[in-house]
Amino acid sequence: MQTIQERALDLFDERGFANVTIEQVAAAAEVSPSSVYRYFGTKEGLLVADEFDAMSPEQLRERFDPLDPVSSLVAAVRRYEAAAAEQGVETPWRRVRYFVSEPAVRAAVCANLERIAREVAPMLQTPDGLTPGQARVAASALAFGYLAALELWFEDGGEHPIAGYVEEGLSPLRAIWAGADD
Amino acid sequence: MQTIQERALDLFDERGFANVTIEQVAAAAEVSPSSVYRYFGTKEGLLVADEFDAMSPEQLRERFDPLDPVSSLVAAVRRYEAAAAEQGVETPWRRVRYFVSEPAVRAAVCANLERIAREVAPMLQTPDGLTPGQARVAASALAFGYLAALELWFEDGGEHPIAGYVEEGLSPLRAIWAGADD
DNA sequence: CTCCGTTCTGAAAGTGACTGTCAGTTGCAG
DNA sequence: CTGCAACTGACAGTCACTTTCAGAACGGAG
Repeated sequence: MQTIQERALDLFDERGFANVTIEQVAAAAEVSPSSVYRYFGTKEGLLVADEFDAMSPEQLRERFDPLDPVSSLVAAVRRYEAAAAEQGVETPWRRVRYFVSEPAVRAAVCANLERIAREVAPMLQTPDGLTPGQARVAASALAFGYLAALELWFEDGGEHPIAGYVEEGLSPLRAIWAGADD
Repeated sequence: MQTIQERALDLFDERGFANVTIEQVAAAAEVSPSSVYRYFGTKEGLLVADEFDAMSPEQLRERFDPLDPVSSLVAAVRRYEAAAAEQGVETPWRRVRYFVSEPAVRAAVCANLERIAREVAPMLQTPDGLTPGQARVAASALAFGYLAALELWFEDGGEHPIAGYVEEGLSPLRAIWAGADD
């Protein structure tokens, strides 16, 4: 529930992540603590529920070019950024603050990214291209490159578009796919 | 304490990670639960205390060639592997099993790797080479490439040397440093 | 409208990870 | 012996998280 997440962020911003209990979040959102756990699983989940989680594997596959995944990711970020700006939703980026400041949240984010990377890895495999192991490495690099970009964006004050940071940070990875066009 | 870790692994192997409490670990190692927390911080910490944590920044820096970090990492793994084999210590690799099977442990490992990646990133920066953001991406790729290699090694039965998996998985990353010799 | 199946939700109790504090112990320098 | 420092154990408290169960809401079949 979007509402729960927003209420939770209000409380976190006000009192700090550690000083807010799930009960308080539940009370603020007018649901039971049970429901919070049902929807988000963990306290960190309130902040980690990810934009990519919503995407189905099919959506991912059709938007992902195995021969130029860097551009695919940049494009996806641009699309998401534009959609969020259009709706005037700022929640996706409000969470980034806690990625940096709360170790527990960071850990959850990392675990989530790594999971996504494992999902994406098979899409990077090509018959005469990357092996499964190499695809995993490449997928991890993409996922954590995105995280690094988010943090740089945040530390810069959050004024410039995120896609630029992604583009810049990931550009060296293009070398991986530059040579072997299979 | 090495002893605590080994006793903990004994219990985990016997009853499963989730079915062992810190109290039981403490009792088996003949220390107090307080001490377990003092040394390892969390339950997952019993398994995540890392080979790289022991290295000081200076050690890292002197072993790390900014122009060929992939080879540096492979070499480090080989060294560590040889040292462990020589002493007949198997604990470092016993833990890998839980990296795969226990989500909470995996999350802790990911967070730890990401932290190490941020420590290593500055060493990858060169005057006219990678930017800070790019260095972070590269460091993440190295760290998680190591994790991927560990898992492939584990899934293969743990018979072949790990360094081989690292070498194979990370080889595409060499392209990043191949072009621009600065 | 009634009955019945499924799905969603709240209540409540229990477990155990983790924190903080404090007191006792050991080792060491003076 | 005395004071100081570092380490350790005991204890109590908090709260994240799980599990279970009972009721509410919805929808369809009769």
